[in-house]
Amino acid sequence: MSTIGFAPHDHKSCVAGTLHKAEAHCASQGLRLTPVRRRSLEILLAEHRALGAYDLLGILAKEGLGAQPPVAYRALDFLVGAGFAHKIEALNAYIACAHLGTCHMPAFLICRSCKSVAEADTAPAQGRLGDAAREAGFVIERTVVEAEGICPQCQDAAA
Amino acid sequence: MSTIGFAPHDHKSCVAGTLHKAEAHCASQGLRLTPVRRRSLEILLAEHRALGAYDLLGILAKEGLGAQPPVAYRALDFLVGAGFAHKIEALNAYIACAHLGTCHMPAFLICRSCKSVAEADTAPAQGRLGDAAREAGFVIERTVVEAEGICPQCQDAAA
DNA sequence: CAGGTATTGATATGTTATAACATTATAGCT
DNA sequence: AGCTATAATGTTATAACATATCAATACCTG
Repeated sequence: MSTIGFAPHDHKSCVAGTLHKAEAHCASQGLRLTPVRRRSLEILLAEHRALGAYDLLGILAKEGLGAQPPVAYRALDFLVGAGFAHKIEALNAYIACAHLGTCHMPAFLICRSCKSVAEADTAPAQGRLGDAAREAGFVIERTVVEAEGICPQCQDAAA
Repeated sequence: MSTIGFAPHDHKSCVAGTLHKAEAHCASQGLRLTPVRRRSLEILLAEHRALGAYDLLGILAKEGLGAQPPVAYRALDFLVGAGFAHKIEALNAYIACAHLGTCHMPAFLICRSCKSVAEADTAPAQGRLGDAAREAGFVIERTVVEAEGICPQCQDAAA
């Protein structure tokens, strides 16, 4: 159960590697990683934290890739649909998927202090939530699992 | 593990009983269940589904209890803070707590067809998410656990 | 290259949420 | 009762998040 996000790592290769995987996935699935979409994914990967749609839009706009909200929302819809990014509902913000290819039904740990977000690959729908759903006869299609709290770094900083 | 929400029940007494419990809780905690707050809770309880802040505001406004957004948001903040209501992040909407007094860290089952919401009293932070957090050294303060899917009634209706 | 589908461009608007500051009510104290 | 600190409400304005709509263009495929 790896929890990517609160540990230092080789960020440059993490970005490049994920972009490469995304390209391969698009090629194999007949999806089109257009310039705006590609650049949006790149930005989310580079930031490595949850970004609001308008934050993304601001960056895209500076680069001449579109200046209206639909540009950002369309790119984000595509990335989320393709599994390259996730929406953090508790923040109304978006983050690149940290486990491209493996993780669906992700769970997030959100630091309220530094705003960093870690993606855990637990499968909550198979745990107690799944039990409760089965018992009630409810069929789960999508889960939102987000925990807000304090990350290790911020705990140390406060101590 | 009761999952209130997808079963018929005596709704009138459920509303009255919960209001009564809320009053008692406020009295014992020195909280003030003012007219707007009380009425907001009543409305959420009566609707028995997630209501947007502006839905609530519309009802309050018709009754002369305030016409501006902050009125609704303040009432909702109070109710959420007191544990009388929860925010459903996936819907940006609010629902009365179905287990007043017992449930913190609730989990929700949201039907995308009929929009009904059931509240399960599983304790997700103690499950796999808690394991992942502990492993990462993350301290959880609040959890958002929501599953979207199809409730039993809507499955039957579709069959 | 014609025709359908996906994508982008652009304008406008809808929805959700909060900042800021003035005013009024309440509770506790003397 | 009168004073004072705090909590709650009234009000205006605006910030932040998201989508509908329609026109124009790019792209695949037969």
